[in-house]
Amino acid sequence: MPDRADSDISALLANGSLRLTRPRRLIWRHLAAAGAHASAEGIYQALRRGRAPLGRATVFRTLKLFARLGIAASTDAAAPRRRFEAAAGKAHHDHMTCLGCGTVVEFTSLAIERLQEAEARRRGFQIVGHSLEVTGYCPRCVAARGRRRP
Amino acid sequence: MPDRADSDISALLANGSLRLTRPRRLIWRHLAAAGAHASAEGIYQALRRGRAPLGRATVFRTLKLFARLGIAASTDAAAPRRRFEAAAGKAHHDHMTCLGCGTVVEFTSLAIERLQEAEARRRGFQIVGHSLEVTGYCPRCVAARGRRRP
DNA sequence: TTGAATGCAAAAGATTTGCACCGTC
DNA sequence: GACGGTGCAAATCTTTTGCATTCAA
Repeated sequence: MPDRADSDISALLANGSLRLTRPRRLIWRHLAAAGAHASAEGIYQALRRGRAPLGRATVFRTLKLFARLGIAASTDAAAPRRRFEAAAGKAHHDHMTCLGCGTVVEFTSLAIERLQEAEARRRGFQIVGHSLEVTGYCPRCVAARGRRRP
Repeated sequence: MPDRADSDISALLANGSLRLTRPRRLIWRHLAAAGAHASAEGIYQALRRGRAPLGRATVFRTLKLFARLGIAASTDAAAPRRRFEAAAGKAHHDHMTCLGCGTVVEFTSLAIERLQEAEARRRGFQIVGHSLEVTGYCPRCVAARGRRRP
């Protein structure tokens, strides 16, 4: 399993002027093993006491890098602050955020909304609101990436 | 329009020992008008120069209150910090977060995933990852609320 | 070798809290 | 009039940045 994980990351890093360092390897493995619940602080705490003490700043920088490379995704990629919405009624829109240029495209899907409701109902969960953030690359950045690395 | 908004909020606040104050009314209206893009800081900046100067702390406290009451929802309700996940392959799970007790229920929906992809494809958007956070009340808290406030 | 990456500590940004005063019920 | 809410400022928590040092390529 370290094998595949390493090849994943090294293949991506090797494509630029980026370097495959020990902290990056450690953080990547941790991320791959941790599922969706990894926070910068959590990773830092988990790794600092190992035999490879590493800095908090490195964890933040590395996670951000991974997100930019597209090998990791973060909750709420676009917003530095928390956002709120009135939950009473009102049609709601979801977001696609470009990891390359930061563009946010809004969209709505009644079908997705209905499926959410179905999932919630199945669990006796009463929905108040939801936030769907799709991260990826917009057409322009997809093209740019294709050109940059053939 | 102020009518309906006010009745929404006063009905909810009246249910406890909570009071309907000017800042709360203002924040609620702003929230209702702003769609999903309202941040605490944004609301503060928008309202501070009106004829009802209000404190930053009040905005934060009020938004938190609204979320607890279920009349507003926030992105990433559960997590104070940003969370990351490895995006390479790996089935991904979504979250339902209870505004009452903080419980997080994970779920996956292939159908929702497919719809996201369809929406993305339609826009030439290349998906890297996504984060779907449904907020609401779990069965236990729904029951508790029915009985009266938690 | 050499520029990229790291670690530390300081800075910046976001949110919470303590406390005296104010306003709704 | 009582008690919850507000505002301010200080405290806390999260994330970013400057800079000298270290290290992968």
